[in-house]
Amino acid sequence: MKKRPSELSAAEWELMNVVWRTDRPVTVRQVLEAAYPQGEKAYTTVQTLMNILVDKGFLVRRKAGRANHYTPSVPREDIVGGSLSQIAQRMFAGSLGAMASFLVSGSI
Amino acid sequence: MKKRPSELSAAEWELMNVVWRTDRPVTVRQVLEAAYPQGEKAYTTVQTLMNILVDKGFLVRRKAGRANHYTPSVPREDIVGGSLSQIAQRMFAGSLGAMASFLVSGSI
DNA sequence: AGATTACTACTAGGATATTAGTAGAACTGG
DNA sequence: CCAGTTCTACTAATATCCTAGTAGTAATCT
Repeated sequence: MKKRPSELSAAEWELMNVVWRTDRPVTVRQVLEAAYPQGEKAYTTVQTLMNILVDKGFLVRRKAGRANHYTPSVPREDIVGGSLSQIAQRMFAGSLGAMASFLVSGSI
Repeated sequence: MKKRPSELSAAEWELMNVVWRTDRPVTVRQVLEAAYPQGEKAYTTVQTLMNILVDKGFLVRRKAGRANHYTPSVPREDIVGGSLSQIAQRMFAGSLGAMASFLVSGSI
């Protein structure tokens, strides 16, 4: 239960997206099946990631019967906003406007 | 000289920004002084990162006299575009439009 | 009850990131 | 020429990421 730093990795985004989308406490099993319906990841892999997300403060875990239920502790918009701010910092010297312009400019 | 995978970390962005901005072959010393004028990082730290950027294919290194000169091997717009695409993948199911909308919506 | 199933907690190992130290070569000032 | 400087190459340590295995425990099935 160490305090880990606080950004979402690619794999963590994938899980968090499921949790936010579900909008109701979810189990590891549910997230696994929603995110990797073809069994692309092991149950324990998802479990480990969910626990890391709890450590990082993005999820709250609550015992519900024998299983654990997880709920987001921060709304998606806040995380998206914070992440985009950091990315704009790196790529556009902090300018969100410049980033938006780039996106609509058709350079991609 | 191993082949490393191909995304820019936060520290690497900082250095690449200097290199792109300079628009002329640069030395480790020049990047160090431009990026960390207060000596926030060691010379060898920047050197190591520049070498990693060469390994990753983002920079080209050429001996120039006794020192090495580094030049970008990919235009900044390409890297920015590719990175933003990946980020949109994670956050907005791949929709660049959704990402742009979020940026201009004032949610940040 | 004994076997199977479904969880959890704990542990692990390889890859990447970040920071920096050390040794050695080569140039530069007296 | 020797001392100091400046650069390179190499090495290293710590942290994080990503993936998954194993052991234990609780419920369920026959």
